[in-house]
Amino acid sequence: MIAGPNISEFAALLGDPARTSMVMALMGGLALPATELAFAAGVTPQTASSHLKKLLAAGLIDVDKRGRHKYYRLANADIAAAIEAMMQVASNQPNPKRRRADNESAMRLARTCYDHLAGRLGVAVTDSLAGRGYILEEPDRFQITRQGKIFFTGLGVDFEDELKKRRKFAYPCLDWSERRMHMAGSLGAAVANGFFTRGWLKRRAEDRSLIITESGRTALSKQFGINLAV
Amino acid sequence: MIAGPNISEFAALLGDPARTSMVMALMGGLALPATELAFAAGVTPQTASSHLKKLLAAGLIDVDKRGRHKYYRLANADIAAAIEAMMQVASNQPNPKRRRADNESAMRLARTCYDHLAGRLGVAVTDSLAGRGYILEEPDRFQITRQGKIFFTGLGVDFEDELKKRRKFAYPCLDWSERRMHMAGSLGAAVANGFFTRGWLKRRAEDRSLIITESGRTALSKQFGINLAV
DNA sequence: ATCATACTTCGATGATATCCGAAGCATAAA
DNA sequence: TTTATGCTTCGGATATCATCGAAGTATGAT
Repeated sequence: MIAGPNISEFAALLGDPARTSMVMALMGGLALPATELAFAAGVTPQTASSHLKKLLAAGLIDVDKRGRHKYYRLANADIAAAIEAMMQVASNQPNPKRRRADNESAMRLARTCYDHLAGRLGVAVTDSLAGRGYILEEPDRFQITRQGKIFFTGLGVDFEDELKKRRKFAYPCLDWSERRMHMAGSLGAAVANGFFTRGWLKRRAEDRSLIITESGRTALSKQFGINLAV
Repeated sequence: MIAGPNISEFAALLGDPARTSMVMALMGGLALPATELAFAAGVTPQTASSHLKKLLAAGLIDVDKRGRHKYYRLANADIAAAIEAMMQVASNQPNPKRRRADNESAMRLARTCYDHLAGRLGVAVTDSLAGRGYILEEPDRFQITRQGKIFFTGLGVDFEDELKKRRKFAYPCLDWSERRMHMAGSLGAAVANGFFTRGWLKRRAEDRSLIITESGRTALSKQFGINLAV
């Protein structure tokens, strides 16, 4: 038996699609909480927990515990380099469903960040909402103006209902591709949800990038003054 | 779900120890028959056949049918590079299962990586070529100087012919044992080939470590200023 | 104090992959 | 033609693993 360093243990970890998705989500270099990684992988938190435990035990990822959150990140650059090399192989295989560049530009254009909008679209929507005086950005949260309350209610947000939940309502989230703030929290999720139910956006199956439909393009332009170049 | 290129499919293939052993056996660049790969992996021919079929379908290996034998080899250099990168990760992991300490020192001294030289020898040769002004290391490739062109032509490299091939000509490959760059690509392969045909190097049968012959030792010292301690 | 959130452990289930014996096919040697 | 060799397919036993529901711990918010 020829035994290099035990490559197969490392490879087996990345052989599971759920774990691959998690690690890919961490390739940007940001530390992400377990729930978001679960969402990225399309599995329940229990399953994600089991996967993260294995990745952690193998030393592929590290964790920072901050309050009740655990932020996971890639353990070192060698791991990222190995994954890049594997992507190189995979992208040259006879099964190139989608080029990485395409995917990446799509991701930068519009994507979900857990449950709210991110990318250029997320920033643009947040800017537009602020420009129209619906929200006011503060260091830790967005304040919703009276006009904003009317507007969001019209969008289908139930303020009474939302405020019952203990979740943070509307707070700024830093975008890795835009390096700008966009709106997260339950209001951000509600906005994203409103966009989905109106058919303005569709999820791409394979990643977090989003498709802006024709009606979405029209509505964004008319109602928000947003015109995103493709 | 975040899906890079089908990295997990590739990883899953290498996640099985039997397949890993086979691929590692092919890392030396030689084409090997199925039975030998079965032996290397410690499985029966039936099992090996099934594994080889999968590796073949995924495009990781190619096959030459010669009589009743089938000779398998790695499909391309990208695959070897990815495996090297994975070995880099694995060798830094806290996994002290050193089963092959004896072979490992030989591997560290001189070995082939798919089709070019690696280990201390590979790094030393690359350093020597750079020190003599034959090649210039850039982030993504080695540039060949005018003097280098003359030198490599003398070594038997046909530049016109090589450049016709689609393969990358000369690029830096990170070595898992030395953590230094060495020269890969078709030029790296040509150099290794020149060393073999001159009788400076011999392949060891059981792995991809190399024996430096007496004439090789002399030639390396005189022509490249390389003196590797055993 | 009370509730919500973030994450974990445990247990059961179902899906999948490895593995080898038996048998078959193809080529080469006798 | 007969026999041996290299390799493959088939079938079924076994083992492993991902997955999620249920239930638990810990932290934070109110």
